[in-house]
Amino acid sequence: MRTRPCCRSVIGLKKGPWTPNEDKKLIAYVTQNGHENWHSLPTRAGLQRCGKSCRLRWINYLSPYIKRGNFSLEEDQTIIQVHALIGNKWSTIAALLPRRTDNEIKNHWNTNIKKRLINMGIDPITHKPISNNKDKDNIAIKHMTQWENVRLEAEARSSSMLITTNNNAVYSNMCAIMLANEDDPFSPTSISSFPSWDLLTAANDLNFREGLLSFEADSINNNNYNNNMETNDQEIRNGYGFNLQDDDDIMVALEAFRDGNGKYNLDASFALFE
DNA sequence: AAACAAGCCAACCGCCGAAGG
DNA sequence: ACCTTCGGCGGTTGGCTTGTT
Repeated sequence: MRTRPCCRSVIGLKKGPWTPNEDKKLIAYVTQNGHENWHSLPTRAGLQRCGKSCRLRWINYLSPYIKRGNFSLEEDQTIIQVHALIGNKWSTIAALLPRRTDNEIKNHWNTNIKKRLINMGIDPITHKPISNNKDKDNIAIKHMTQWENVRLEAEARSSSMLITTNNNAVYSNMCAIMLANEDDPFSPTSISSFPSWDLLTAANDLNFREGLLSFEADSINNNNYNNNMETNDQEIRNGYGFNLQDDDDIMVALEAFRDGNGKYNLDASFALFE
């Protein structure tokens, strides 16, 4: 298949860092008109850029939806644990971290987390021990064994589901299993180390993306981004708009089966898939 | 203070799959 | 069935910043 010409082959298109003036133009255009067609957007917005460049700039930097700044400990744990399951699927990982972009997570992994894992004697690709230190090995092996056991159980449960078995389904099951087995609080597979992000908010974000443009435009115009987030969170809590159509929704559903003590009712949650 | 190294991250590149003609 | 267009993804680069000698 022939690929379309990349930006550099189109004479007159600008490359490199965006200027404040370009940002202003892009924000103004997207706010007013949305971004249904990135290809034609630069011309209409008066930008000497290719559509891809505009899209990247908006998604990774200009959108008011994204969260910037340091990653929290919980976010780091989420990245590490999900990466152990699915590898460099940055967009999938980003979907589990509300308001973080895949590019940001990828950068954070490459510049920060990867080095930390290596320093801990863990191979960042295989997530297995690389150190000769016996104690470190034993701890890491123990954790890997715990993970493997959880994974196998999750896969076994997934295989009995009507839905297609894939990484997200397995991961959803792992959530439930680990949250139900609070055995070792110092283990990376225990509830205390497992990501405690607000799953409702995560799903809120996923659902949000479809109606994002109007939301963003409203936020920019009214300078009430936080108010909108709160409003939407409340709507989600009130139970609007969920049906079990994809694996992300399943994760949300699992959250709904947390009992009064904060533990999961596995029988009820897995009944969802039967 | 200058030179160099390392860290960081925005942005680019090439590829892929979906959709539509 | 084939081709083109487009959005999206992951890998990589290059330039700016910060730290070290």
